[in-house]
Amino acid sequence: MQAQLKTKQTNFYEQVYQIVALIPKGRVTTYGAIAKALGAAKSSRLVGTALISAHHPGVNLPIHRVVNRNGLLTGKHHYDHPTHMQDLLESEGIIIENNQVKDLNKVFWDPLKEI
DNA sequence: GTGTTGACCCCAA
DNA sequence: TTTGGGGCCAACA
Repeated sequence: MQAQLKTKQTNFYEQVYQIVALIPKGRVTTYGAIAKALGAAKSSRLVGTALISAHHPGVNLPIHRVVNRNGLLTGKHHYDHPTHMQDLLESEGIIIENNQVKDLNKVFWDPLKEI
């Protein structure tokens, strides 16, 4: 009776994609928040890794709305252009100051509150 | 199969 | 206050 205890692997990614897809426009969330929402706060790094997998075509997710704990755009370097992520966030009404989200407490979206 | 890295976070000095 | 180190799990070489 331990077959159902191994519910992980792709499930983790599915959860990450699900939460990221639920991020409303003009709001941002953090890797840690997503990890905690999944019950894996210690695996916050996996969230970032999952987003890299989200780059796969066919998976249209607003991953640009996900930033680190400090609101820093750590993943902008993974975009086609370093300014692409910032431009997308500013296009949604989010102000970026020095590669960092301004008023993070205001635009912060907590998945735990929604889920 | 082993070793290293990574879109991170938390704690201690 | 700032700086340094540890942990955690999965993908990549």
